[in-house]
Amino acid sequence: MTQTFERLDVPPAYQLVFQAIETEIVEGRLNAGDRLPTETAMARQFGVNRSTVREGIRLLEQSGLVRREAGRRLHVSLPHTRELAPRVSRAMVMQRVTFRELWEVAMALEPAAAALAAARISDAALTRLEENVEATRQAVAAGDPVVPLDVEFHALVAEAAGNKALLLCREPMSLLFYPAIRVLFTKSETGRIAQGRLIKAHEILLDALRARDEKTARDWMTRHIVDFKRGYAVRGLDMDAAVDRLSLLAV
Amino acid sequence: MTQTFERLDVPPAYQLVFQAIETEIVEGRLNAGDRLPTETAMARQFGVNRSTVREGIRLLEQSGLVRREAGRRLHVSLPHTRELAPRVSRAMVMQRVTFRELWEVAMALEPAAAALAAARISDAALTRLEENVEATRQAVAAGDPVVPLDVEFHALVAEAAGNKALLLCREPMSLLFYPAIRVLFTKSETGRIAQGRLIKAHEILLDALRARDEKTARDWMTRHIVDFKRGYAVRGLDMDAAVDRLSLLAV
DNA sequence: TCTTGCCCGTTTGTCCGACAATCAGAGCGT
DNA sequence: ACGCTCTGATTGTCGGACAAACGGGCAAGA
Repeated sequence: MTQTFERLDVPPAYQLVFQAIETEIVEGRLNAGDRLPTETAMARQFGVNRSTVREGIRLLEQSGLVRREAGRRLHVSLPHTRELAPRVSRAMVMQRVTFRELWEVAMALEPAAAALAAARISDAALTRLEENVEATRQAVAAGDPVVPLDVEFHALVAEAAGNKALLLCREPMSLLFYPAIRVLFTKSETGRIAQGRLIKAHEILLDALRARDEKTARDWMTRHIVDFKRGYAVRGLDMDAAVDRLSLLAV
Repeated sequence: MTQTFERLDVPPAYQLVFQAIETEIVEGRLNAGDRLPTETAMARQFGVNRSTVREGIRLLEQSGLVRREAGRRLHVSLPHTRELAPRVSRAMVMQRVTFRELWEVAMALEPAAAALAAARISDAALTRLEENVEATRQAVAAGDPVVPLDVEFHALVAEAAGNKALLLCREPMSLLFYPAIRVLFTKSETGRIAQGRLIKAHEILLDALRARDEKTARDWMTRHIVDFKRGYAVRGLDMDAAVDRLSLLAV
């Protein structure tokens, strides 16, 4: 009988450099804030050329594990939501995720975030939410766009939930979902009605959070998200159409 | 009066190369499967050195936007869950996410996934779930580890929900959550009891999905996730301890 | 016909050496 | 103390080079 062999892949040296440094970081021997050695030094240590080290560094850079501070020296850094979320969002767009799919995820996450926030919200966070709601009222009065403020409102609620895993899960969805509802708040009559409902929901949510009332927070957030779906239906928009690439640039 | 200027940052050329190609892909002028030009050709087109192009390619590679097929030529590819989820998981570990945080997210996502799956599951997916539950029964009988099968069960349910956004949100959490519950299923007496409860929950869930019973699916998934928390408490484990780095290697 | 071996142009991975721009810090003058 | 200049270190970019591996064509052998 003939022995079958599985394809053995020889990773190029620059990937080994990447993995070596990545391991140091993940295993905690290099901590956030630490400075990496210079490229030449690492080239000497690894016994490869500086170009090879540089290619490895690019991989680290894109993973968010190292960052180039204002100057030039490389620092180890925590990969942060601001870098990871856009990549996941982009993947969603490329996989032709629909508004319905985003809405379903929002229906799961946003009410949960609201309930957690009600239990844990700090006074500082409450103040920022109050400012946000006030700004939204003014934007509506002035005819300015409300969606950026809506995005902020929900982000603040999620942040107040004090759950870093939730933030990481929610952000990519949020990045696409809220831009996609921009159409619901145009200057038409329907748009004005939708803005009124949005303000009311935010106000009630704010009150519920202030009162540490988990149940009301959860229920009204649910209503609020359901409202977006209804807005879509009322306008005859297709919930099963893929979210557009343009959404990525919107916020 | 003197004009004030804000610091203008000149991105290095390799990042421009990255952005240029990234844009081509995101805007749809380059589609998944397309072959990229050779490095020398791109260097000629961009008017930069091949080394610079290569550094840009490393950034694309790490984003999952291009892939090195078996041979060598670079193909455009959809960034997939398998690449994105581990990065987010790693970020969670580095941010010292606790089991409680993961559990809260699971409490939001898993019941929703179960309900959606009940509405949409295909016969093929049902078959795979049945096989999984059967394999779990055998693993319990044989004393083999059940956690990998549990991970698979929940992944199958999520897949059956037919929601790509949900999959992308859920995966990073799942990658950490299920390894973290491994301790609950040791060979002790408590472990055996926990295994029994797990099997029962999976069986009922399977029946609910087969019957397209959304409510039962959601309720039992909720119970099932609550059970994990109880298991943690019963064993006196600290839910507010950061999930360990080791979890990353576990599955 | 199918396999094997060989040749050849192409492409990637790696290396070497070089240099301008820029930053950090030392030293200096006021 | 403050500002200035000089100097060395470091990064970003370049040009050129070469071995290894691949793809494909072609010929020899079963």
